[in-house]
Amino acid sequence: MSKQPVTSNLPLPPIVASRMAGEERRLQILQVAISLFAKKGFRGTTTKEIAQAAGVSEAMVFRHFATKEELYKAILDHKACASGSLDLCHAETVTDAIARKDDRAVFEQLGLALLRHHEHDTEFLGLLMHSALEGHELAQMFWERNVLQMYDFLRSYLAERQREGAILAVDPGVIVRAFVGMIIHHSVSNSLWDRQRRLLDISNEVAAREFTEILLHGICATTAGPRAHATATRRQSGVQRDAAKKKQTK
Amino acid sequence: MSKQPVTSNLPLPPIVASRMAGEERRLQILQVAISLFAKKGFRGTTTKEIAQAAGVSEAMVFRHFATKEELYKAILDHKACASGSLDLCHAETVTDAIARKDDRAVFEQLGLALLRHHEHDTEFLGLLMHSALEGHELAQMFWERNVLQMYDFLRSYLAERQREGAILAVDPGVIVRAFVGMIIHHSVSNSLWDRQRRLLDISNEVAAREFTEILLHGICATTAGPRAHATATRRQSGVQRDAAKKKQTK
DNA sequence: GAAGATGGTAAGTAAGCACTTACTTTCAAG
DNA sequence: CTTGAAAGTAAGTGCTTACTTACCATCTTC
Repeated sequence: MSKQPVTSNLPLPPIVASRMAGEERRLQILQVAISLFAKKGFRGTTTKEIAQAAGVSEAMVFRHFATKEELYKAILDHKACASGSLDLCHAETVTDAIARKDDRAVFEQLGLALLRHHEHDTEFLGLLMHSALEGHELAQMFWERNVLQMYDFLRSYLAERQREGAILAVDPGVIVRAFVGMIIHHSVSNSLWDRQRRLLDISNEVAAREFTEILLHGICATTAGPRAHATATRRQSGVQRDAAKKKQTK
Repeated sequence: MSKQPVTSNLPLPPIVASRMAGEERRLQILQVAISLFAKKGFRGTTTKEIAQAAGVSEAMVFRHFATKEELYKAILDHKACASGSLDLCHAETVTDAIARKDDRAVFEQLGLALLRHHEHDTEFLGLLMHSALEGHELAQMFWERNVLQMYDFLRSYLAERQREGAILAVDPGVIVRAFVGMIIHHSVSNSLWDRQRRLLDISNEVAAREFTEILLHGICATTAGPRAHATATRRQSGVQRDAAKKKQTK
């Protein structure tokens, strides 16, 4: 779509719906396949569908990708290497928060980044879950590359903060699982189970903030009374489905 | 073409796998199909496989269930109506805790019941996720019948406790999502992503207790100091990588 | 001990699948 | 213009799939 011819400097005529350069077509087929696999899974998608969606014959698909499996693997590379492997832990806002030892910001920014990533790339979530269920290697790969890494990262941060006495001596693994659970479940709920937000309709910003708040201080009023933290913003936001005007953190 | 006259005094090998009563076979096929669908999904499982696993011919499968779809629907009824629809909210321990307004017990017991249910019926989790991804109606049905119900139930309990001032004025929907998220994500992690418990290896009891603790009081030490609640039991239980020598409770 | 219902099978069939083959069209460079 | 390589296709091929047909075997019952 956006790619210009690499081999020459022709002022390319507008798309005539036909003949594309090799690389371009390859990418287009890949894109189309990603969205189909994400929607219907690997087994649920036929090569014929892919070809049709790309506007070419099936043979064209097999010219670019020897087998369906190989097409799948190309998707892995495309997703996992290029965009998918989000370097959350190294996002500026997060590293910043870590340097400042601002626990609230660490979790809120990390949660927000995750939520935004999931919302923006719903396809990836679908792909991932299908892969996990079908026992494909993408699942394993993603787990090793991203999840494990993030767990280790967060765990060691938490351990440090525990040594400093800032955080209770709970198993850091449990804390990570709890927080990641809130976030992931929220994303999966929104994109898979409850697309119409019947159960809960809040913005990513509110979600990240509230989950962080719960993680850090819980919901019990009896422990320390109505705390006067940054908790000021907390309120019964319930089912209101529009009022979530938010600031950009960037 | 013709078989042996079966006049019967042959030392016939005791082929035990033989003739079952109709209902019995039906149930057996259903059981076998459940486990296969859970492992490989609806599309990923062939009727031939089901027949083989049940030790009968394919035709037998189609005698009991007119189509593959119908077999699937029979599974829904079997699971959703009979065992699946766990009446968590009405489990004795939970109703008990509610009557006593013991928030800790409410969440801990509910979480524990969920975790145990998932662990005991892993197949159901797999079935559910496959259904959700394949857009099957089981997903919708389950959502309406169980999840929505549980959300409403918990939400109203929380709202009451908020009116009584026992719980902070956070949107109850957010609280429910946070807690359910921890639990579900833990179950899904254990049964789908990390079967070897590389990331976190804790018992259901510990998980329910710790998640509840986090939900109620958070992990921050600064709010109220090292609280002397029932928090006494909290400790570094987790993924001790090489030794449990790092015991620094402040 | 025949009748009839019921449990069970072998051997199909048509449609759908991943993948091929043999061929045509386009187009830029020599 | 020629050429030849790359973009593209129509029409297969053989295998798998959900589902059928036509037939056997074994029990029960009077």
